[in-house]
Amino acid sequence: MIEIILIDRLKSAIKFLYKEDISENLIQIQKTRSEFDGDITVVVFPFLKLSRKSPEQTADEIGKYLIENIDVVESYNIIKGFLNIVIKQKFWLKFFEDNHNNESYGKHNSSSVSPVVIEYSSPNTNKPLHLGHIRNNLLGWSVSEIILNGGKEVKKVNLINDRGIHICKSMLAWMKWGEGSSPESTNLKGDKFVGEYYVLFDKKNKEQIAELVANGMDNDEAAKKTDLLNEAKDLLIRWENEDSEVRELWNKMNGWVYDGFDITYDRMGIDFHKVYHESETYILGKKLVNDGVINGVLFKKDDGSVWCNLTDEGLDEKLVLRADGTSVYMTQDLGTAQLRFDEFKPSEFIYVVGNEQNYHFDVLKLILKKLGKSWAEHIYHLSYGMVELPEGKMKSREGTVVDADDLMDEMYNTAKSTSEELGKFNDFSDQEAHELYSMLSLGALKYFILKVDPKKTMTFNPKESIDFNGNTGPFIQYTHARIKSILRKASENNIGSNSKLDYNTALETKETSLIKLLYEYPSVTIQASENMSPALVANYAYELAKEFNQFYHDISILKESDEGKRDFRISLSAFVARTLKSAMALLGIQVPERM
RNA sequence: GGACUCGUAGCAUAACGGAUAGUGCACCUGACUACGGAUCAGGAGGUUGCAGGUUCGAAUCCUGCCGGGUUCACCA
Repeated sequence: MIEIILIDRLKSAIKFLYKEDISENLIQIQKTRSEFDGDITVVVFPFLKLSRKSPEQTADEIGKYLIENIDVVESYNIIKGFLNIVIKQKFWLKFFEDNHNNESYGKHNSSSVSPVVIEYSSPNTNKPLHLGHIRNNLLGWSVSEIILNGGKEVKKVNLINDRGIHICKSMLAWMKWGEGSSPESTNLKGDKFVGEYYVLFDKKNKEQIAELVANGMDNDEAAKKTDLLNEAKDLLIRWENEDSEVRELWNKMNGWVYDGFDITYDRMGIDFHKVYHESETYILGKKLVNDGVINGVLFKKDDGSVWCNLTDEGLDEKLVLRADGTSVYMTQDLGTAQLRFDEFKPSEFIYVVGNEQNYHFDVLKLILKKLGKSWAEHIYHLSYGMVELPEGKMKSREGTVVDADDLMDEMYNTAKSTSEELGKFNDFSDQEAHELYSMLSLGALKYFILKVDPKKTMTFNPKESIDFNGNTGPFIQYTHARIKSILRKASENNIGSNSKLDYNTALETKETSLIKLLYEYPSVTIQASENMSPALVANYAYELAKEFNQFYHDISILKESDEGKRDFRISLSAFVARTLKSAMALLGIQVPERM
């Protein structure tokens, strides 16, 4: 790594020139911006206190030192306080020679002993998956791959919220009005089928509330006192008491939902090493809560509810167990965390959960610490922003929730019609065409979502998301297909294998900039891993594809008459294609051979 | 109201405290009788919400204000 050498030599330069030891954080190097001449730029302002000279003079002295002490430094120039260093072409060519055939370029060797456990998806079983879940799933999956690529062992886990009052509501509605129907009998996807009963409960419950209000009850009070809600609560108690009738129905309905979820996960390309169910973890949570009460960390109120006092931490009191003894969200999350620690002894626990739950995770960590769990500090909440529509937030009440399956269907149809309009592969079989359309539509969707910084609230514009031009997944997929087309032609004509590098031929500007971009790839993946940000990989892939398209446009590859140059360009193109494929794979996006 | 968070061209977005704030969409003008035009080149479009402060240097850090969002449930 040239950067490491440079930092080291900069230290000795300062020592030599100004007789001072300098701490590494004062050394600022960055990629030279494209409008200036050079490859790497050193910011010299931080050194002025030591040199007691002008920025230009300081930069000049350091530049001279670097030329003498680093053999790959070709020259330098100074603009204001910026020392722009030009690296010799032979350095780039050597890099190219060493790496262009490396199948695992950009992958980092495994180094960790204990795994990173990353939880994502975490659906409730009362509703089908929607756009918000899509961001969660894509992020969780991609971050897992990126961390894995960075050299750590990763365990992807899903925690299905399969118990609780909301499930009881769907169950109750089905018992009352389902008339024994099933996904099979209605020809509905299982999660959609169950979701309808949840909605039905809500509708009927609202009617009851209205009735109570009409009879003079206060609205808030009425919302808590409907017969339906009481019946649902009763079901929950029976469930926690393991009433066999209730459990049987619960199993049946959840089974339907899982069948539905599996179809959606499979289509999205999302998978897990392990799936937890809250129904299996909440009891451990209750046990932890009871231990906490015994230890005096938690306290019980007169009505039997259990609380954690966080006023010393500037927060409020937090309920951890209901008065009727049933558990809440926090209860089971305590249990799940413990279970995960026991099972994996993770170096990090990552929870991919929306930022609306920031408070929940602050509290979760605090309570675990109070309970004496030192590993609580390894919990990291990967808090991502909400997905909004151009009209604003998705509202189930207004029917603006974007369903995951519907969205994928819509994208698929767009990919299909766009491809058919362009009509470039009439020789594809139906199966091949189908695979291509899914690849392109998922590529568009995934890229659209992952290119945005996870922390930020994003706007999902359905119209723009299915645009295949510009900064999009299909643009990158197209670039890959284009390169593959060249490589096919090259191999048909038996050319390209003879890529002996001539170090004395000057490279074209576009060739050098491509090599430099390729050189950055490994550090981009590390940065993405540290920041848990697929967006960095997405933006890199776009830049690389764009750079290649410019190169492709400006310079002949197969038509180049100089065989050495021609073969070098073929190899360079192959290197780009492989890197694009690798970067896109980290995002869960496949790239086609033809499109 | 308290806590947290976000305001960058019409829209969507990028920028370890560094240079003239990048990019895409939309809009206008062009491109090799094509190694794949799902491409490429050019144009227009910005007081980075406002006002102070810290710094050699601020979209970025601090303070205040304005505006949006989330959260403060015996929901998850």
